[in-house]
Amino acid sequence: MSERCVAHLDMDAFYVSVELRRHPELRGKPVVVSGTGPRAVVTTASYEARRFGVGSAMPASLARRRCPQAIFLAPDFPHYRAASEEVMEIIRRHVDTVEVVGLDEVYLDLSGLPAPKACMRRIVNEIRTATGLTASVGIGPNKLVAKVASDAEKPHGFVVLTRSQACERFAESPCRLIPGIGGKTDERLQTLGVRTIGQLATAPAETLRAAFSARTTLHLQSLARFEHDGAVTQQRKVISESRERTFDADVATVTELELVLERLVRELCTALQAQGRRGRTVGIKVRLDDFSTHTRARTLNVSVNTPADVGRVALELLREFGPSRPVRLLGVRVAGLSSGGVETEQLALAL
DNA sequence: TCTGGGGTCCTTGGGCTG
DNA sequence: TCTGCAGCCCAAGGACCC
Repeated sequence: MSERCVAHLDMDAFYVSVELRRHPELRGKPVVVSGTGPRAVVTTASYEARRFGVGSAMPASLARRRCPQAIFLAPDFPHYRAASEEVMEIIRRHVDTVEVVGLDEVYLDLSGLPAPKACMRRIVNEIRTATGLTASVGIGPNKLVAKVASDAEKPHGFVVLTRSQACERFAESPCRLIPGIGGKTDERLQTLGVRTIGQLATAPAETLRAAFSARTTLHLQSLARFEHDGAVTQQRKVISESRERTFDADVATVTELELVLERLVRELCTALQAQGRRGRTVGIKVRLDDFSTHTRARTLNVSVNTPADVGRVALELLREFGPSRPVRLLGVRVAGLSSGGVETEQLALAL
């Protein structure tokens, strides 16, 4: 193992596991946490439900068809946040440098610790004993290796790899396994005949240049070689905050859209004011019934956070855009945030 | 199958400025 | 005064993540 030592700890099916703590009678059954509306998607599925082909981000309607016997629960984020805090508290007792990524995963900088593996074993055991929740752990020389390793043997995984071991172990795995390579990039790689991480790592750069810029080519190949020098950072600066709503049925009337926008603006501004934040850029997001997404934004000379200021700009942007088709989703965003002394400590805490 | 909500980051292209 | 250029900011769209 090289000097740097990074761990990634990922809670197993976190939201479902938290639900099972208070509904023990559901243990062993297919359980799905998802929204309730006609356009809801699956947030988390238990491993029993996953056997039926139910997975995260899948439309809930499809999940019901694939697994009609599953028990569907509405998400309770305040409860998950509280559970997350229990876990984070335990982790922080053992390690100083902790980067929180969402409610259910963290990176830990273990460099310099005399026995990093033993430390992670202790953390996982303590989490299980104190909360009844299980986690998977990956340990490696950088965040990328640690992340992929923690996913490799879920649930209850504990995988330790050097960079070269990671290259070897995942050489035959699809490129999608690497965080940062999503569906679109994978598709483009496949058109070039690049299907596995090993192929991506060793492909001639000219081959990739047919579909990617020089910079992206370099980036993708360094990912495939598990090279990554990003630090484990405790402070994540918040850049923007937004509120958006997908309608159960598409909305075509201007007055209704403006009413919804007003409501979203009020929600957003209440949150911004509570955090003592203001932003210079006000934007709207409109998704039409054909699923095309459009954004419009305006940067002001001053930072704003009142419903009057944000609402005025957002309304102007919406009127100037003038949706040409029924609207599926409407959102408002304030970016270029400055905080009057209130810097958010962790992204997860602001969720 | 028909696609949430809340974010970040990257790319591209245009306008402004020195 | 005009042109070319670099650097910066901004807007918009898209990919990706949890």
